[in-house]
Amino acid sequence: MPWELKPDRPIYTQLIEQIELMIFSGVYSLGSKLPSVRDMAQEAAVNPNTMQRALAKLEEDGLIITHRTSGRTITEDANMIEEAKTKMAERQILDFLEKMQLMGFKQKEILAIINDIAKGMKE
Amino acid sequence: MPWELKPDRPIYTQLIEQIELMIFSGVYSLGSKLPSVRDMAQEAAVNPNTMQRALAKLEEDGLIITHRTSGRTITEDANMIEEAKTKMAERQILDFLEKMQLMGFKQKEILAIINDIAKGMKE
DNA sequence: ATTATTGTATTAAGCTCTTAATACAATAAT
DNA sequence: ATTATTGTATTAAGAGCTTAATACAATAAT
Repeated sequence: MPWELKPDRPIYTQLIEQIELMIFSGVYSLGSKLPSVRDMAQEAAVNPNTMQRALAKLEEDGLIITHRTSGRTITEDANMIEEAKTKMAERQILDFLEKMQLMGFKQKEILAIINDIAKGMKE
Repeated sequence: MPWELKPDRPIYTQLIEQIELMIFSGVYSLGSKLPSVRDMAQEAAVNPNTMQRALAKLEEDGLIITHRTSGRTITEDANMIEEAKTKMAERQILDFLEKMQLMGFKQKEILAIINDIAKGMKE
């Protein structure tokens, strides 16, 4: 799963989201060191300024700690990560249900679709 | 459910999406007449050019028919609408599952979460 | 016939995002 | 000590989105 950047919304927000995903999934583990801004920018094929912007936001949120001259590390606060992960999952679920409802699916229909998904996943 | 426009991605794409939702849910029904571009723009608190851009895309996709001087109507092709609706639903489901997976949830965990959702909806 | 309404097109301005090209200070590495 | 690497800041340019202000032709409404 390399960096996947679409042109339909700001790149820096996509970077924030994808880095968060990598933190939640453990690609970047608790307390581990991140590559330098420049390296991460190059990997993502993005300008260093843009990557910097994303990282600054993540630091503001506390998921990342910046060490002025020795790079950045992921927070060691496991609870914070777990909370953020749960929050994102809840948001995903709510957004999905809301959109299905706005599309006109009735409660029962949504339920049936969910059951179909679960059925399909057991195989 | 009035127009809900966030600043985190282009307005015209959000307009497209929300008009599609209204078509799928029947707020704008089969063959019915749409308000004029200017009226819709005003309702959405958006520039007429921006609304025009969204409507042009919907026409390109076939969901809307334009009558040069008497406004626009929703297509009468029920199948087309149904297909587009199904396609959007599938996209929502796939995006949800993919993101949950990228967040690090295992197949079993996702399944458990889905069951929780279903459980919560039966009440 | 006249007027109003329709979609459409154009031009200019302002805004955000992104890139590129630098530069700096602090400190890690040598 | 010297060099390399770190995050950070700045400036300029270009691209896309949005708004505002018009204008036009076709036709519906009066």
